[in-house]
Amino acid sequence: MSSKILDYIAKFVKLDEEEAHLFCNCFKEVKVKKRQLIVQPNFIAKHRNYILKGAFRAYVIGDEGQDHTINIAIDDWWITDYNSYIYQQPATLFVVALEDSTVLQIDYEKELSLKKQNHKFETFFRIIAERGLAFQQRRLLSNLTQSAEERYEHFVSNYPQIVQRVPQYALASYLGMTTEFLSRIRNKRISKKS
Amino acid sequence: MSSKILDYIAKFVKLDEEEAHLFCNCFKEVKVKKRQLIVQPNFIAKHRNYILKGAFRAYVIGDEGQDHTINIAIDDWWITDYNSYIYQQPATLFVVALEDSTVLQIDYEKELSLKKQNHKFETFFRIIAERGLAFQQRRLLSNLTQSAEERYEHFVSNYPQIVQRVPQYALASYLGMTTEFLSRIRNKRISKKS
DNA sequence: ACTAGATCAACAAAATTTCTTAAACTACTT
DNA sequence: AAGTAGTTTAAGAAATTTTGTTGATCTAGT
Repeated sequence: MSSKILDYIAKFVKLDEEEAHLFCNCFKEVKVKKRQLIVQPNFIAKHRNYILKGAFRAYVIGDEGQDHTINIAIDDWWITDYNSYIYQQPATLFVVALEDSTVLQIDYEKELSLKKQNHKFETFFRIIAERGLAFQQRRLLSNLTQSAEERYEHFVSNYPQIVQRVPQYALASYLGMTTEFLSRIRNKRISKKS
Repeated sequence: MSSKILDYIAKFVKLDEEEAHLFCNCFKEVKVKKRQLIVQPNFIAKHRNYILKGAFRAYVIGDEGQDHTINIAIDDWWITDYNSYIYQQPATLFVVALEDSTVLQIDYEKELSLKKQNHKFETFFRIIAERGLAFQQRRLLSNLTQSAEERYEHFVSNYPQIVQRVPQYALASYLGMTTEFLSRIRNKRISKKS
């Protein structure tokens, strides 16, 4: 079945046959339709989701209805509301499918038991947590220090696949600018290039 | 505030000032955007929803992706996944807004306490449950005994407001036929009439 | 063989979402 | 005071999705 996630974990820890099997069996494959929410405010995020195929956006709606994109994720990335998942508290984020997608879901209890029973799993989850943390930090930094245009250029060169795949409003909101402004930045580039 | 639901309950039990107040305070007014889900499989349906204004559809997606509409509801009707709500078990249904809507939500615990503390509330919830049951039975019967065309005619004469308000695919699926077939039935009628 | 109805495919119409552009505005910088 | 970086509002164009229609072909039951 999902050899993809085994390839993934194999990059971090070496599992034997049995462990691989155990690991796989903790995940459930779920199809998610475009626009469907997999996490919703006030509900506890029960799963951590590995995206087999698809694209998701995690966002908050502020008190005045402002939409802030916390995260965008596509194939081979993880997504959930970590504050909700890790502490098993009601979520504050929405996580929505931007296209028809397939995810592998592991639930909180299963993850806990994996980590408890085998050091390797503990290691694996630590590594992805650390990487997630580092990623968030880079992002925060880039938001604080770079201009809107730099942030966009930076994003394009780092994640060209994502740029082509997600709607512009999602990207603009992720990069912390209005869609109008992003639209202009893009046009400027195009006229420069030609 | 929501005198509408007081008018509603007044049809069934007579409440004094204080009871009315108590009852009202158990409900929260919530706006729901078109296409938003208020119940989703795998999540527990925490609320019973009284539709102040709007339209909803409750449906299941079968194993092969077949979409069965369990219920359609508009202004002044109730909707939720009752199997999930009553037993507080994970839902199997989707309940989606067919248009921008406003509902009054009561949650399970509050409803429980209303019913426990005052006989009248117990009576009220019994009555709406009985009526719901009777309605479901009529529907089941009509599905078993009538032809697609009869079911449609029947529905049109009983709920003309709904017919005009919900998309045809929803109605077709509710009436247990394909949208193509419903489309044909409708055309037949029109040509008959003129 | 007839009927009630489904399925498939192609298409048209309607509605919605997404993107673009322009104009006027705000807050900083210089 | 003028320029830069960016927002807001509004309007419209373009793209995509959703919804509904029609015809052709199929199936199960009578």
